[in-house]
Amino acid sequence: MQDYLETLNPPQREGVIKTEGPTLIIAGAGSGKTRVLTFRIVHLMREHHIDPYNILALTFTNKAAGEMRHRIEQVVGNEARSLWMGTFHSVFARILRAEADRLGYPNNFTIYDTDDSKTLLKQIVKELNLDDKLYKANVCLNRISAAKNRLVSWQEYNRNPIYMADDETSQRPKMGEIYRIYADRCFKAGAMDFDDLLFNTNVLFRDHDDILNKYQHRFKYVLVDEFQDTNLSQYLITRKLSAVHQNIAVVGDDAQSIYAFRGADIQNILNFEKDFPELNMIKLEQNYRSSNRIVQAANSVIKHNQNQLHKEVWTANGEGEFVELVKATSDNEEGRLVASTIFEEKAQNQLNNLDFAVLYRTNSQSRAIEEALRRQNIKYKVVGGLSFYQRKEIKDLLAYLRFVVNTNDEQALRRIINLPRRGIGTGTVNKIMVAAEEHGLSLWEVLQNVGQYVGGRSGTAVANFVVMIERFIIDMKKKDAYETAQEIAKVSGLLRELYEDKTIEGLSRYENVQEMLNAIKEFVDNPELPDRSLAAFLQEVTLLTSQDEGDDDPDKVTLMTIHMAKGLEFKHVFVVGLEEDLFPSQMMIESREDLEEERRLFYVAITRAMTKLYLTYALTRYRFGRLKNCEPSRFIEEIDPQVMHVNRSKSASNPVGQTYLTQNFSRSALEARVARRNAPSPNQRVHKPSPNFVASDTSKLDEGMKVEHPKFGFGEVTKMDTLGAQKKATVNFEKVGEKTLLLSFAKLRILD
DNA sequence: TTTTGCGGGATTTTT
DNA sequence: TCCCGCAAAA
Repeated sequence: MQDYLETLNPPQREGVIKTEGPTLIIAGAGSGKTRVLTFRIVHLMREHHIDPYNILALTFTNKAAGEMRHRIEQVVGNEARSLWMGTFHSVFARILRAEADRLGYPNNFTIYDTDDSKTLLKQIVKELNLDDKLYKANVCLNRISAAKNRLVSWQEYNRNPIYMADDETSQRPKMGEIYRIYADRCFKAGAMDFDDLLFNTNVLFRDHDDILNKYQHRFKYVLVDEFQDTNLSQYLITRKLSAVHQNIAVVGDDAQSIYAFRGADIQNILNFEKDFPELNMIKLEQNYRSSNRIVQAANSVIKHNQNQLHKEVWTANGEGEFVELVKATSDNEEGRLVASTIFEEKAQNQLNNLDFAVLYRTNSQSRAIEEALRRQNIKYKVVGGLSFYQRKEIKDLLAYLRFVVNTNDEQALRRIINLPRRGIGTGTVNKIMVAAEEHGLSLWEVLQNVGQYVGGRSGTAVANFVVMIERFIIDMKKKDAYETAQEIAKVSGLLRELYEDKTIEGLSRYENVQEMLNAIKEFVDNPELPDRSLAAFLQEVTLLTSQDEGDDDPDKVTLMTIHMAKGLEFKHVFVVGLEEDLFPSQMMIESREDLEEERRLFYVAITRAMTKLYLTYALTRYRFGRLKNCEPSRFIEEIDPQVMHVNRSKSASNPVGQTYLTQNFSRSALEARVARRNAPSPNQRVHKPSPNFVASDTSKLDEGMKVEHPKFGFGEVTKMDTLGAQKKATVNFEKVGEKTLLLSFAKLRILD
């Protein structure tokens, strides 16, 4: 493995061996930047005998970090384990945990994900009696997030007349107030959102010289991947950390910057040149991935952007096939053309499903493609969408675990306090919040003495809930994460509720929770782990997202958004939906900057392809339930016509052309239609009550009894349940099927 | 307190 | 079309 240097071209080699001083590597698509980064680390360890503990490598996804670590391990073995390698968020969350007390946070602080943040913002907007159409959670979060990413605290925000004026003109004068309350509530809950992890790291290093010093000396070498996607907050952290040793290497491609809408700033690359004038700049311009025609297509597109660093991406690969432009009459036909093309290509060129990817701008476009692939019996997987950790049942279980670890976690509490139903409504929860605010107490202090603040039935229910949580806290101290989590899932009633739901979705939810418990078991069973506690597990899991979901059958066509495709490659790539208002998105054509970001996105899409690229568009498309006429995307015209082959619609070659006409509705859609037609509207009177209808005393109601309801007619009681102190009955009515009725409300006449 | 039907809105999103 | 948040009924 000594000769890894010989497998590299000259600029790549330079990127590996020039390890000292600031380095900027501009890496075109498919130019082998990951190899350079990996070998650079290997080189540091092997040739310069740098302790991996002194190397910090930052990536943007856990997956990228995992892959890089794996590749390094293959060369240097176990030693790679002590490398500091991970996402910005996970590495600095770790550091923040160690130093939390300096910032006044508990070291078991919670990390709020985007959902938590939005929920909290919605609550604040509501509490301030503001118009939630003006102050949409998304808008508020973006504004706050943008501020934090520029290191603007809520105090500075409210002091700065520019922000104030901005909010005034956009009709949102209360934004500063919202930011203040949001920050306060997060702090009181012992919680940091994603942006706080970076913001607070900056604060930590700014205000505590000794800590900054410690890490500056520890990290002798700092490496940053996907540098074009860093925001200012991230950039400043890396700049500070490398200020002593000056050994900072950043790798990126300005042409692939597609996260500006989340605060990423290409400007960082330009700043970098200014901040480190001694900079060693390396350009990786040879593309090893794609055919020449694909590279030329990409080059001709990106040329239309003004904002870019000059670089000349070229390839020694052959000309290859023409880029195929395909016109379809509708979105459904587009799907069919994709499916039949895959079918034919597989047969003709000995390809597998995994050689194909279908890329689109928005997730909603996957449906038509999926249907067509299903009809052709082509296996596929949709990447993205809801990740495992975003599923409701998983978030519910995690919220329990979170709350047990940090009993001031407001968002977790709101999620679980009435789950499963235990008769604690939003009214009661708000009372608790208000009490905490008024008496200056923490959430947990109020909860432990809830009797003083909330009376009656709900008070008792909350008290019982608190007793249960206290029991979990004791468990947590004695047991490992797995045993505690299992106990929580069982005792809380979470598992039981899912178990009793016998629908297909219910079953899969139950299995998901079991799966989550298995994952915790796996975590605990890792022999190298120093800490098997629930808190330790949560630290790992909160920053984990979508990724892997180990697929049993890898041979599938990949469907995903272009954003998800960054960094990946496929032999054959379909970029679908190349229509005005869709790609470029209608919301991105206002300003040149936005349009250029869309164009970079298109550039990323094109450069995923190795041997064959198809671009497709449809003349009509269903959008928001309506059929709309579409025009071809302006991006199509930007491609050098010499490398493109214009293909007329070829629907005649569709081998299942006839069947689709008769199966125009998917099965589930059809079933839904039928069900809707048959189901009577509950508000519509389906039964005239008998003239002698008198509501009976229902206290002795029991299974098997026959009853009459003034609206629903006659039926038989199939099940009796209690809900807190209330009774509810499930009645199977002759005309309208099963209904669940609360006896305190429902008027029922018992028939003898 | 819980359930349900209606109207309004709807990108992308590695953390 | 599909999903979410509110009003109104149970």
